[in-house]
Amino acid sequence: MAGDRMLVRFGYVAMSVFLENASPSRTMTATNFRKLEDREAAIRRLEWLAAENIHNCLRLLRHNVGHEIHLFRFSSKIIPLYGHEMLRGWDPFPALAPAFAELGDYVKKHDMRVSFHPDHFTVLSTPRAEVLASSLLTLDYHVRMLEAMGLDDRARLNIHIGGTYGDREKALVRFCDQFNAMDERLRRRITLENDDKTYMALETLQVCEQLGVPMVLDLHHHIVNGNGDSATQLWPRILDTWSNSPYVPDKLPPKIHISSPKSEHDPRAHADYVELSDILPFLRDVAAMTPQLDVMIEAKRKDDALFRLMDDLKGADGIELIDQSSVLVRG
DNA sequence: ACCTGTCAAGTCTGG
DNA sequence: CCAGACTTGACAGGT
Repeated sequence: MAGDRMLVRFGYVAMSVFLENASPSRTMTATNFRKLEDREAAIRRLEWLAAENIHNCLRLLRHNVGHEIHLFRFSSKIIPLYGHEMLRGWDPFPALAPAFAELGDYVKKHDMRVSFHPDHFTVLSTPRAEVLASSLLTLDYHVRMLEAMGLDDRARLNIHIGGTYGDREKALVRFCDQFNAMDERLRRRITLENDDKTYMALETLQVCEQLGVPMVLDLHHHIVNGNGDSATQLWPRILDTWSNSPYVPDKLPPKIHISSPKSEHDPRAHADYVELSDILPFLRDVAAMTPQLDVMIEAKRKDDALFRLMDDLKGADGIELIDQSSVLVRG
């Protein structure tokens, strides 16, 4: 690959708008679970739903292979009600081991990059012990799924820093302390992302540098919560968080998130599709210094948005199509 | 078949 | 100090 050309692979999140009846996040409400007389039967129902969700993840991956898509983020809601306190003591993993193993084998066979994004209730900056405990439980749950799939550290959990609690510096120190106190088994799976309301890219970058954690830059969040800083100027340091991290194995390219604002009135919300103008300038800016980049599309129209973006890229200057989800970008 | 209110979880804002 | 917003796909219950 020429030095000034960047290989970019695009991926999408959780579900396809084309596959029918392929939800990876079927569930049962807690109220409904409680209503069921036979607890054992209710738990079997949860495990059946989870197995369905895993099977639908496999269908999604097959769909991805059919369309040469190499990047995918799994839904976090694969095991319904997992972590709920009324299900203390329930361990669904033995029953789900074969299904997870089959899913992981498929990932490895096709050399896909997969990830999770534990939800915003996962907050390592919290001052509350019970919130920290449930956050650690949530991280452990996601790592257990990756382990059940037999996936190595290239499969990551991407999270945000969390709240400020009226003192952002103090909250950052607490985040770092609580991060460092975690088991290395969890720590080595983490990536950190700038968010749309609280911790900006520069702050997230500083934490990543301090902790040796790779940073996922969300370009859309950076536009709405970035203090006007240039993403391109921050990029060399963000790249270094990938090459310098003790937690990053070889052959794991840096990753960013992109999406377009829904409207002027509601700029933080995600639009159906990604505008080429929201991503192409950045790609050109960083192409010369970045051999390879993975880009996760966070659009309402999921894989449809990916296909449309690829269509738009076809007509752009300095773009060479590699396959249905990848391009070379000339700097 | 379709519609609407509700849902496990945390934090922040505004009343 | 407490209620509501935030965000989102899917359930649950009704027509």
